[in-house]
Amino acid sequence: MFSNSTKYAIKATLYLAVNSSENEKVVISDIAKPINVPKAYIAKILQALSKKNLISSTKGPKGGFYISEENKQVKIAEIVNAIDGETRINSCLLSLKECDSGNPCSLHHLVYKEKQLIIERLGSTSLEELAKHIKSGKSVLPL
Amino acid sequence: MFSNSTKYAIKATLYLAVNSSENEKVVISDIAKPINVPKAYIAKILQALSKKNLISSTKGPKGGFYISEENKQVKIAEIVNAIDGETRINSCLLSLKECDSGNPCSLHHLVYKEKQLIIERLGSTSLEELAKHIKSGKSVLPL
DNA sequence: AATAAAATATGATAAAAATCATATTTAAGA
DNA sequence: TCTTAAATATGATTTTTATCATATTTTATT
Repeated sequence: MFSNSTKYAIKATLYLAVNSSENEKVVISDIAKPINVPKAYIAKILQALSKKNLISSTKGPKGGFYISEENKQVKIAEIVNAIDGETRINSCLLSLKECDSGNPCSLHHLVYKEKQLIIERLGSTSLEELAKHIKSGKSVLPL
Repeated sequence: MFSNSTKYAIKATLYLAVNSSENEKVVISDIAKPINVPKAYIAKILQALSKKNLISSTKGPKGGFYISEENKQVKIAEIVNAIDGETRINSCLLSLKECDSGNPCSLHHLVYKEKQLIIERLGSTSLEELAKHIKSGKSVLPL
């Protein structure tokens, strides 16, 4: 469903949502270790997210990555789309160019409702919500 | 969700479910063309499926691939597992080793019910059912 | 028996994704 | 202003997945 890179992006972003703020920036090495992703790799991903203003960063000493007040409203789907693009998650199970109720692939009726629901949820769930969820112990920050 | 190979496997198998039988065998070239997959590639996939008795084949002149009476009861999940293995589809969105209600990843609550439902359906839907669905015009054989 | 038409087995190549490495830029602090 | 700690930009390498090619085996037909 997601590429590896997107999984890492979500992990890192959630880590920041829980552990950073404008005056508690986090350095790459300190993100890479707890989420168990190679430093150079996660660096590249975070840079891409930062460029798209989904997360924030400042250079130089005392710099690092963080989730700003604005970033808190970023939705999981935005992270996904920033890394994987929009087609991957929306493409049909069998990769028909056009698969919809008018021209459904043979698996369409088995999955489309549920899949649509999942996509909508990813589109409406913010980093802030998930951070609260994690902080309250209802789910765990993933390794 | 599925690898390319698995998508092709499903397409080819459904093609056979609709267009073959013990005495209407289909040759590789005649499968590759309509489902739009390179001949040598689909050959390899069909051979793997045949080895696991999910589809049937005979060598030599008048030979080819086909869906036997037994094969009609094969479930989509069996095709998927034969090519992708079982872990891919069952692994959690963020690839935690253990992600369940006791130790849920941060996205677990957003997807697990629907995902489980989809997996169950893939496990209970047979080639025969889908072939009927296609023949009755309710869905299309995918390109 | 010989021929030819098919799958099968095996491995080679190409493309994409994942991973790693490093030189450059920026900004804080001495 | 110099040094240093950080992100940024760029590109190289490795691994995985997808794709292609071909020699071998089997079996129906002549």
